[in-house]
Amino acid sequence: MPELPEVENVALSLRDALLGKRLDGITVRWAKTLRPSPRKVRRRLCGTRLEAVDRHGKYIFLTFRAPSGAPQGATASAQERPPAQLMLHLRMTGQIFVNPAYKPDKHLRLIFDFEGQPVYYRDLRKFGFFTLLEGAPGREAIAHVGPDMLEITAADWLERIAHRRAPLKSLLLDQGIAAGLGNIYVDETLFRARIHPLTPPAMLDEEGLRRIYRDARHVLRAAVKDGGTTYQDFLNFHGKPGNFRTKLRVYGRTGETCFTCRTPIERLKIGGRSAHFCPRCQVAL
DNA sequence: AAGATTACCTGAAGGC
DNA sequence: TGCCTTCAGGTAATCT
Repeated sequence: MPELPEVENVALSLRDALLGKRLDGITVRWAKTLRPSPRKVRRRLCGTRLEAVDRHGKYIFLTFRAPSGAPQGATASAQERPPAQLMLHLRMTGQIFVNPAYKPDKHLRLIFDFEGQPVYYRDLRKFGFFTLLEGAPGREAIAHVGPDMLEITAADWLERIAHRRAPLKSLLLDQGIAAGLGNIYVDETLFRARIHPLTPPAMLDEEGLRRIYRDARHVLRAAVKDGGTTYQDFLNFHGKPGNFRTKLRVYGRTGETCFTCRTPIERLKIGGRSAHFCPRCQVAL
């Protein structure tokens, strides 16, 4: 499940490999992957160049612009043409990569052609998608999504979360408060902060909340450095898994012993999501 | 108004 | 070549 660290690694690779390249074509195997429609996306973007790659939370924005200075007999209007963006969300099982060894299989949804370089989009469960945006709105296109968890200040984050009453497990997953954490890193954050996932913010003093803020950012940065977590599906841009899985302390370890105190890790359903935690280290308040 | 539930998907895992 | 149910999870839409 791609969360902030996995998406950040994908964004870095896209920037590295494709910036400045021209998009020549898109082969579509599952039409719903391109919104509003493959035809509109193709018409707007083919022939333009990738000008920028940005990430916000779990979203990636690819900015495309047509080469300027077309000799259309244009006089004073040698202006740059307006850009357009593709907004990508990988959801559960989306993968975008270049890999010469890849043999197209039944889960392949799109092939982008960047000046002869094929870039594959594969998505087993078909939840991921690309949305065409006119201009370069970036995060304005997702106004309901809060600030990125790695960019938000402690003060802003505290203001957004302190008054809420739901369990911290649910609030940390809420992208409207801050964007980037998903199920894996929420569980790892709460373990590090030694706080039970059912705890609501009101049960903590400001120092307790600040600890969660710090630990969330620590976990995210460490996972970015390690190339993200491959639990089931995630592969980076070059088709390789992430290395952070070996550092998970609670996620997916139900019944295994806590590395700190040897108590078996437990799992609880909170707000429809599985929460993994150590019942001894993470005290219920 | 915020919290809870469902739809979107497929494949793995478990029960019988 | 077993069939059926449940589960996994991010987000938008819908419901309470």
